[in-house]
Amino acid sequence: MRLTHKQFREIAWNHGLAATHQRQVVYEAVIASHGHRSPEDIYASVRKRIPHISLATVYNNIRLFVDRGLLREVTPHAATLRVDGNLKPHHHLVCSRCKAVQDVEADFIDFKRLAPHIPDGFDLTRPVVEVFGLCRQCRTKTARKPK
Amino acid sequence: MRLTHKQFREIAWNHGLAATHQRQVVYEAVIASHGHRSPEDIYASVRKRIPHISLATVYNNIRLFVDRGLLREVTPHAATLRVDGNLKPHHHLVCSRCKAVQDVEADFIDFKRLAPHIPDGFDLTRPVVEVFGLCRQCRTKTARKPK
DNA sequence: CTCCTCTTTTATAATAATTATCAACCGATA
DNA sequence: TATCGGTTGATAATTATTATAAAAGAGGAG
Ligand SMILES: [Mn+2]
Ligand SMILES: [Mn+2]
Ligand SMILES: [Zn+2]
Ligand SMILES: [Zn+2]
Repeated sequence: MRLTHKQFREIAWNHGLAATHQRQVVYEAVIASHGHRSPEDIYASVRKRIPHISLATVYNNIRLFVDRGLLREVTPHAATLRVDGNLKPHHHLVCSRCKAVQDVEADFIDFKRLAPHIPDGFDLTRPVVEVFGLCRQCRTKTARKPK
Repeated sequence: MRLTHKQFREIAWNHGLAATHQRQVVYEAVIASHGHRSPEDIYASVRKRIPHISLATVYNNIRLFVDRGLLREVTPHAATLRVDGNLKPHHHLVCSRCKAVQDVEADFIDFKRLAPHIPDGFDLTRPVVEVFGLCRQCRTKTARKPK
């Protein structure tokens, strides 16, 4: 989706960001895709319009956009592998800030409402769900960084 | 949790794995922790019992255990950042094998059943949920690798 | 137990994603 | 025009993970 520079300036301004050309093109590339894209992927799109843009600029701006709430992060876990020795089916509660994971034993999925929205062929025989929120520590404004 | 070598051999055997000492100690370290641990973290525990173990061995065995179903992966997303330009609250359906993400618009969380299990202080005011399963392509045995 | 074969382990190098550094640049303003 | 603070971009650094290949170990046959 293309925006006028005025439109983008409005959006950026509302989030406390200067409206640079690079920023606008990165933002448009994400919005236009209607998908769930990676920085490399966005970089590829953006280069069609700004061939000499730096990959670092794409990363910088994506990170800024996520931090300021213009974009949502689709991979909100810890960045590194975590494993669980508990094989009993259970769900997880994940803190969006510090990434801590807790078990949730409850059975809280309403399959009657979920089923009609599952695409044909998708296998949900043993569904595992993660619910994201903010843990108590992180809810306070002086929250510490993830370990 | 400690196991006799015989007990571990039984477990490993059932999953088609040879029962080496390193494997047993790595496995015990994960199970004993009752948590959601990283390879580095597990490595630190294991070194207390096998000081000269290689980090690669820890990684190798964790990966094997996950592949063979002795452990569950807590971070089943694509390993790299993905962003979403759609800020309308919505949930995601994630393929555990190829990591593809699709939107789910349905409202399928039964808060009555979930609420009693949420720890005190956890902020769920705008809950975002991810449901994991297998997409149609990946459900077939000849599924291709993630892009 | 001994020998054999195949697997696993280990040290190390390689790869890949992301972040840090910092000089050059830009646009607004005095 | 000179200045100033934020931004960009080339590049180096960092971090997590995987690949490589030689040495050690596991398990099975005899
Ligand atoms: Mn768990
Ligand atoms: Mn989405
Ligand atoms: Zn937290
Ligand atoms: Zn899939």
